Amino acid sequence: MLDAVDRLIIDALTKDARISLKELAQLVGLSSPSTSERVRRLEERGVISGFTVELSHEALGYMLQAIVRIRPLPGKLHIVQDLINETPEVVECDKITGDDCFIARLFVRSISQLDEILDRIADKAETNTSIVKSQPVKRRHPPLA
Amino acid sequence: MLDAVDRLIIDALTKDARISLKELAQLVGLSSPSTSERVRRLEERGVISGFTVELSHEALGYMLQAIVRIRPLPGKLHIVQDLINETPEVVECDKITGDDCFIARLFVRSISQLDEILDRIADKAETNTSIVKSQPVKRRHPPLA
DNA sequence: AGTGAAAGATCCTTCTT
DNA sequence: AAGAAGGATCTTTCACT
Repeated sequence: MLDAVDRLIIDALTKDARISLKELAQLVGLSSPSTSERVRRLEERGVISGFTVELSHEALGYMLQAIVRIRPLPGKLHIVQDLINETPEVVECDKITGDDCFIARLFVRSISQLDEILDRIADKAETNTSIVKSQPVKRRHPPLA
Repeated sequence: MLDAVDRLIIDALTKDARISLKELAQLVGLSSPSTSERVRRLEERGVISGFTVELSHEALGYMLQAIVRIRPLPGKLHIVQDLINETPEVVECDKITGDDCFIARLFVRSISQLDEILDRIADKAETNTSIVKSQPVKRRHPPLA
C-alpha cells in the first residue's frame, strides 16, 4: 500500500509539515517533480488528511490533563453528549463499548477548574476521573506498513 | 497571553499548516511582515511546538480503535511499560492516577490483531479493553484564552 | 515512475515611513 | 504595523528515459 519512499515522505512531513518540496525531495532521494506527485497522491488517496499545527498545552497554561470515564444516567445520554461537546476543555472524546459509555480527555488550568467542569455533569452521569501523571507514549502514528 | 490576531493565526494554521505567509496575512488582516513576526514569536514562546501531518487511520487500514486500561501485576510495572512502548500499534499511552496505572489507545486492523497484542500483555497485567464505537469529539485544541 | 533543466510564478524579508 | 521592492526560492511544466 505504501512503499518505502511514501513512508520517508510521511516521516519527514510528520517532523516538519512546512518543509519545502525541494528539501523534501532531497530527504527522500527523489526529484522534486516525483516527490510532488507522491505527496499529491497521498492526499488524493486520503492517507494524508491534512496539515496542522501542534500547540504546547503547558505554554497555553493547561497544566493538568485528566481522563474521565462517563456513564450517563438512564435517559440522559443525549444531554450528556451535548454537554461534552459544548465543553471546550474536552479535547477528545470517544464513545466506547463496556460499562462506561464515554471516555474524555480534558485540559484544565487547575484542579478547581476540573472540579467545576465535573460538577456540571454530576447530576446527569456517573464519572470516574484520573489525573494524567505522565505520558509514556505521546501521540504517534501507527506502523505505515 | 494570546490576543485575537494570535488566535486567528493559530486557527488558520490548524486548518492548513502549509498556507503561505501571504495568504495567512490576508486571513488575519495584517501585513506579511507583521504576520511573520507573530508566527515567529508564537514558535519562540513555545505556544506553537511544531507543524505536522494528519493521517487517516482508515486509509492506512486501521479499521478498529481500542482503549485499553492496563494494571500491571506486582513487580511487572517496568516490563509492562517497555512492552507498551515497543508496541507500535499503541499510538498514545498515559500514566494515570487510580486503580489502573496506564490507559492506552490502540489502532488495529482487526479484532484478531487486537487479541494478539493483548495476549502478549496477559501474563504481566490485568487489562480492560473497550472498542471505540464513534468519536463524539475528535482531537481539537483547548480554548486559546 | 522518474529525471533534469528552465521558466515563470511566488514568496519572504528588508527598509522606510 | 504598513507598504513597496528586490532578490531569493520554489514549484511546475516539458521533453526524455
